[in-house]
Amino acid sequence: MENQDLRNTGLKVTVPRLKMLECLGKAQDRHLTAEAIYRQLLEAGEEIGLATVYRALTQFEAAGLVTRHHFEGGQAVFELERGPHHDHIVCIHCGRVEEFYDEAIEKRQRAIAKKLGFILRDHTLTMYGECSRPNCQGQNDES
Amino acid sequence: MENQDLRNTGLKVTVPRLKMLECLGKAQDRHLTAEAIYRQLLEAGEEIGLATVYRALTQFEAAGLVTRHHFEGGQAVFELERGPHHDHIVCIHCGRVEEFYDEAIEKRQRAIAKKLGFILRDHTLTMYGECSRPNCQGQNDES
DNA sequence: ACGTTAATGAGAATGATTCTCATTCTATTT
DNA sequence: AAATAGAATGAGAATCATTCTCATTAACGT
Ligand SMILES: [Mn+2]
Ligand SMILES: [Mn+2]
Ligand SMILES: [Zn+2]
Ligand SMILES: [Zn+2]
Repeated sequence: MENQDLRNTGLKVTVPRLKMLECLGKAQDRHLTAEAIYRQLLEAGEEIGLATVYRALTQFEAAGLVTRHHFEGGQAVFELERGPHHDHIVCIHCGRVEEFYDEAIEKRQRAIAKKLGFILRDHTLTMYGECSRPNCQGQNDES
Repeated sequence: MENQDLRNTGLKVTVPRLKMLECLGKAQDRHLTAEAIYRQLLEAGEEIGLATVYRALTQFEAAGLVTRHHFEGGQAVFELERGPHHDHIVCIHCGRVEEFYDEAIEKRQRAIAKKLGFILRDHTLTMYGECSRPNCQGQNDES
């Protein structure tokens, strides 16, 4: 379980960290902001500080347990690192996030980086659009 | 010139706005932070406030004169909107930015969005890597 | 040149994230 | 199991980019 994941990183196994991983693991929405995690733990009766959440997330990221994404709109979102790399499409109305992986795109990226003389280390591909939910399609933008 | 661009947006033609467009237009590096623009204008002896720079950039963006990018690292960068859409690759060592456009990638994105039931409105693709400059390749990361 | 109205700049305010530091835990050693 | 050393925690201050407020100034149709 999470217990082992933590131990392997060299980080100490503490209640706040375990609860955070648990929270990230069982969330319906796999992509959570630091505050969302913080609030959920508070509501679950845990005693935790927002500083701890941010600090731990950064450590998890460094350890490869978690990935940080900067979608539009201020807050970063974090997701538990399961399975392989993927990219995202985000609904500009409801915030829904879907994941995808496309080998053709990945391949083209490698080719382009090489052609430009770069050693590719990372990339970020995020699409934004209107998802298929009833209130999301064909909205007029003015909020 | 910039004069006309501004008039077309409905924005008034003012000294700060003209200077900003001029600055964005003649910069060797096409991708500038708000502060970079602010500093350059100050150094050129212009009297301008940082608030004005941010405000005008947001207006330029809304008018389609300028594009805002959120690369890694806090500050947004802005670039004058010439030519057609393109994506970016950024050197993680020296910050150099190269641009590219790949129809195959664009096409796959449209197909993926459709398959997932999204109406695609926008996207962001940024690669990060080590560029070909002497001090950028094969660096050890610890800063 | 005048008047209306938008634009400006200084500084305060905001929001996300990080830092500081005194206190509390973990894990390891007696 | 008690003792220890060092890491982790939480509250609140601090930071950083960006936006807001508001009194003053500038743009431009008349
Ligand atoms: Mn994901
Ligand atoms: Mn560009
Ligand atoms: Zn939606
Ligand atoms: Zn470089």
